[in-house]
Amino acid sequence: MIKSKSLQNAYDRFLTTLSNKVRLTIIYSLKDNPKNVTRLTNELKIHQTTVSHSLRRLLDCGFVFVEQNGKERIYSVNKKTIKPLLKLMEEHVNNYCAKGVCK
Amino acid sequence: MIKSKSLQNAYDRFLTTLSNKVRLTIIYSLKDNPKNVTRLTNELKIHQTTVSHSLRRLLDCGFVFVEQNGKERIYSVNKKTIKPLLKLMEEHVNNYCAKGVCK
DNA sequence: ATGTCACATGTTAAATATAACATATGTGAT
DNA sequence: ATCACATATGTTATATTTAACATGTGACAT
Repeated sequence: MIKSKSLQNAYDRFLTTLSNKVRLTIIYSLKDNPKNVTRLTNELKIHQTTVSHSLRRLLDCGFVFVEQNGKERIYSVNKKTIKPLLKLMEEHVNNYCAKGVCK
Repeated sequence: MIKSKSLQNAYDRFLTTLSNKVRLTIIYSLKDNPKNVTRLTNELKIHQTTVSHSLRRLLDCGFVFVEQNGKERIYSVNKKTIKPLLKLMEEHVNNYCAKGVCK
């Protein structure tokens, strides 16, 4: 059982934040290369405001970090969590979702 | 970058399936003890139909397994994925979501 | 001080997910 | 073959999430 209501909320937020294509795409894009918002926007062809909203949420949840550099803000992923998480997810999908989609 | 559209869909489904309080609660409940539907229903005070729908989805995604036992169906978690996933999530929340909730 | 580039925030219509209700199906006992 | 128990499925009103648009703010150069 989950211990407390607030922990349950935290877990739910953790997972809900990741369960979105835009946010997950951003995470993958930042996985190995920190980038600023404009570069993310251009590379992913996603509206800048959507990118910023997404980064805000990822930041709030501790999935990414940010560093100011002049006018730019360089975002990077929290590798400690993200790397093993993506690995685990990829392995699971490989093992249990044969054709890439589990119904 | 994520390689293909179908893989992206699989990852999204993986995460979306977990990002729900009812389904996560069921996973925690089954984590160490396989149970049938009625027991889950009684212990968690969740409607039987909701439990069944949730289990169906978890099953489709490979998060739980099922075994028939007379009239009952015993559900168990896929420990290979679930154990390390929960551990990772709990550690992250401990480290980055101080008060249990990340905004 | 003003312009411009980089980024953030407020708001909201539309899309999607949730979880309840109604109902159906399967399994074993009599 | 009928009954009761266990579980599954179809449907849908409601709640939540998404992602676009409009707009605001901060940093640096001139």
